[in-house]
Amino acid sequence: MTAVSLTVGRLARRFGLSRSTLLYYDRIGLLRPSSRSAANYRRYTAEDAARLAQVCRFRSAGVPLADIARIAGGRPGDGDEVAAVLERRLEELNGELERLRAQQDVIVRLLKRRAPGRGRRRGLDKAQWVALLRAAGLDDDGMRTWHREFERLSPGAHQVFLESLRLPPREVRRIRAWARRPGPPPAP
Amino acid sequence: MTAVSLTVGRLARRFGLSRSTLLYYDRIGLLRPSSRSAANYRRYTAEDAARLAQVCRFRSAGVPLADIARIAGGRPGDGDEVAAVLERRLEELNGELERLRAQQDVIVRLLKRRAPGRGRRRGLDKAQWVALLRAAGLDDDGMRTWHREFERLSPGAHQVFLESLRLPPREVRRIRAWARRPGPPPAP
DNA sequence: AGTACTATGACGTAGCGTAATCGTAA
DNA sequence: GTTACGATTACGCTACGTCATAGTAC
Repeated sequence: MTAVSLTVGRLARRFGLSRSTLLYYDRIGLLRPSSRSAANYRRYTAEDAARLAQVCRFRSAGVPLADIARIAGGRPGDGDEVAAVLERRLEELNGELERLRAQQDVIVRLLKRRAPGRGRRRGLDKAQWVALLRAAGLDDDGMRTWHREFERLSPGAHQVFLESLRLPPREVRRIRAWARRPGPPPAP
Repeated sequence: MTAVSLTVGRLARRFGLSRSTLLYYDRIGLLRPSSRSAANYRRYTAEDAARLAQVCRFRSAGVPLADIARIAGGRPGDGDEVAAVLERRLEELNGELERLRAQQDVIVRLLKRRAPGRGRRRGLDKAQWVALLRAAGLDDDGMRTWHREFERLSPGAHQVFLESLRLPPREVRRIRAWARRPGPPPAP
């Protein structure tokens, strides 16, 4: 076991990060080098690199550095906290995705208002969809199940999808309300 | 025409904003009150309020304040710049959405590694969908046309739709790339 | 006279990037 | 001796939120 030790620049390049990122991680205590050289250079060991790998994994999931600091490299007993943090981030992501999709909707509407009647687009409309699904044997219950799933999974996308069928806003609202209404999903 | 004029707090409440937001907009020059009272209070006129309404519309689309400052309330001749900003934001949104979905993938994989084989969900899967559509007479060209339209019209909804079929992320990406690839849509 | 407003200013947020000015290694 | 690294410090970014302190309206 030779004492492999890396300087900041090397470690940064190895992980595709910038030097200042590692300096920052050092400052906030997320990743401190195990030791310093005689000239006060940071020396990162293989263990440091392993920890950094973990950090990068979580960071690529968008977990805030403060949370990563708590869950990375801790004792192996705290798997629950890791899962909790990940699930929390997952919920947050759903919220962010919905907000961004709402922004998409706003932009599309604004652009439509400025360039009216410009698009002559193909695409299936509601009648075609329904015809397709009915011909394929999907009944009312099946369609309601699909709308419920879509609405539960991602209300914003459901909205966009319905609009893509060129339904009037009232109809869109009606369908979404219908999909949200409680009631037992049809038994198979 | 009575000289209607609002103070910061009133204007803020009227638009569902916070007072400090308006103070900030004043500081950066985005929305300056037309005048001040004798006691140096900000006095917002109806025109100011109209400008704020525009600002809010663009902000709800996620347009950065610096861009809003350039395009809001300008002479009506610069409709092109408005459209350009909105389209740029639209592209940015697609990028952000993709990043967030990638983060979702990472989290799902991390969680799966920790708690394997736990979920069992209902809903139509890809095979069922394809069977449905084929039985209804939709051929390969028709399906590609549909994916292309869906992708062009609303990438977010397309993504969510594909995910609702429980496709693995790679497959989702493959299909979306395929839908984005140029090429003549099949002639009818 | 009390309280609900208003003013300005400074500082904080997340996650680094970008100098500026040094010392060190090969 | 050059230049490619290293060190530290400080300031910048977005779009505000949060005090702190002081004046004003009702």
